[in-house]
Amino acid sequence: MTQSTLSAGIKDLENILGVQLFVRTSREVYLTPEGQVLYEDSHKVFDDMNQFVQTAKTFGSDKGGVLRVGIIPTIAPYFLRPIYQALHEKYPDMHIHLHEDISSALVEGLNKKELDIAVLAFPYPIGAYAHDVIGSDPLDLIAHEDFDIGASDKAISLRDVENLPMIMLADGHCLRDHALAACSIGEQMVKPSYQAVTMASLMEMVGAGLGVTLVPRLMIESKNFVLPEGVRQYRFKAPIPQRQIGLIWQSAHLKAKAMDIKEISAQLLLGLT
Amino acid sequence: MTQSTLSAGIKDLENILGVQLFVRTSREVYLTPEGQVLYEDSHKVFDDMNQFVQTAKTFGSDKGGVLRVGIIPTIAPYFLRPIYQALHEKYPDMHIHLHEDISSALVEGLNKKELDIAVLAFPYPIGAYAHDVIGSDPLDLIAHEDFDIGASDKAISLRDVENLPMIMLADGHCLRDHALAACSIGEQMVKPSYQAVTMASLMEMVGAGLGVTLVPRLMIESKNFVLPEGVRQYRFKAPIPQRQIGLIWQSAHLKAKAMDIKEISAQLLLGLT
DNA sequence: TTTTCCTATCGTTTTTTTCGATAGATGTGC
DNA sequence: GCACATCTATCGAAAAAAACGATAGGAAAA
Repeated sequence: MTQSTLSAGIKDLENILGVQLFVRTSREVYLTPEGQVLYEDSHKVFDDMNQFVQTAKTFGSDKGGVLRVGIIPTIAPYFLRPIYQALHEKYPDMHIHLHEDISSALVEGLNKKELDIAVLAFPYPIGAYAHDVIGSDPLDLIAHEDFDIGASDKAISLRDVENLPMIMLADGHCLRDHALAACSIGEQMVKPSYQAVTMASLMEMVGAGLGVTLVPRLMIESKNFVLPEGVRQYRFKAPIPQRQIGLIWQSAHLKAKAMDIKEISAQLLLGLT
Repeated sequence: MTQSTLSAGIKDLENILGVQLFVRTSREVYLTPEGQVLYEDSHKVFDDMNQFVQTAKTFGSDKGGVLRVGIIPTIAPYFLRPIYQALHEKYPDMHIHLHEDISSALVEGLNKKELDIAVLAFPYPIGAYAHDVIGSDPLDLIAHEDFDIGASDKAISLRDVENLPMIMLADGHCLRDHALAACSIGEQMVKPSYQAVTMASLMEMVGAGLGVTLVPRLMIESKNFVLPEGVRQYRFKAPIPQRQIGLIWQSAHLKAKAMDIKEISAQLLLGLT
């Protein structure tokens, strides 16, 4: 770059910014106070840019990239870690983003190309997406002992719950639909006055004796789960109500990154007894 | 911008960054996972740039700008606020930067055009810079009562201190030179084993009875100052040892910003009784 | 099968950037 | 006081880069 180019460039910059950056005499040139402060400030912009390019390069490398995984709230707490670990182990250079939302939002996320993989419970209408079931999750009945259904260790039948007051997760949570479908009972049986948005509050309601509910065994057997005082768990005899846990995904991106989601789901299948 | 230009631009960007940003089919175009993350990341860079330009515009406005003021450590704690307030009141849109350092560093800062104004104590060799004295600061003797010089309210003469063990600030602090010059005593009288870098530790040494020292009255009369236990203050009778407090400045920048430093120093002169 | 709706490519035109030469201004040394 | 060194600013010419318009090609929709 020649002197004239540099000179004109600085002048242009000064005009654009509206500040004099340099003091020019015929003998010496130095930064104005404003110029000096702005010079130091400018490093921040350059640092950010370099950071940005650096990130891009990582993404562009052979194995690097971004994987956006969505999980529904009734699976996430109990299955998030094995999923993350399996993915991270197989693709250690991938940046894995996790999103928790209800099934409809996850499918919408896939449609809008904002998600690559969704972990949800079947049956669920997923359209044309590829999918893999990685295991079954039986639903058990949870009831306060006051309801006097019988001993905890005795399997019950679906007919036993027909007249019990059902509490459910709010509309939109697929567990609600699965429970309803499994019991062959209609919406009219559900107590509308009690609707939880999280499993934790659902459990509290059951603990308070407000009603009974169906919960995934995945949850009951998780390490952090404790059955509230006075609440009993009942397993069903065949036909056992259950939901299927599976993955659906956007094939285009995974193919581009040479990722084989089938391997991942096979591995998860083994992990889920 | 036409489609071909945009298309080529995106392709170039992808090659530069080494990442595929868009998935292109013959029917639709959407961001890859990496593209989406990078798109969000890019906002940070733009935000910083806008911030930068915004700052520049502020600096460029009529009254805006940057003023870098240096103050020596033996003045700063007692005079920083009135100086800042006087400047801020007169030039409210200015960004005032304060630096604390010894006289030599401040003059060097002016030479390197990294400072606009320096507040220091005279006499001091400042070369060709313009300067203004804004007041005198008498030096008083501080000594532990064990030294038995007399009552605190009785003025002493310079001869009384000739044989007392002097403690001083470390080399480089102008107060050291002023005290030495004022007492007409040489380096040999100063106890080399005790040299403080701050006035606070100097006071502690005097409080411990390790020696006596000369301190600026500015300091003694400051609100936050308390004389340590057992330490007495003595004023001198004429000729009173003292230092002059004044400003030196870079005229070029102040003229460019139409700042009149004389007005400031006149105002400060009134504030200093 | 035709139409529609995209992207990619290519040669041309337009705009921007860079260059080299030169003028002007100012302090330095003889 | 005069030539010289050392800096910036300016200008027209040359080079580089960007934008354009037209067109080809591919895949889903009609």
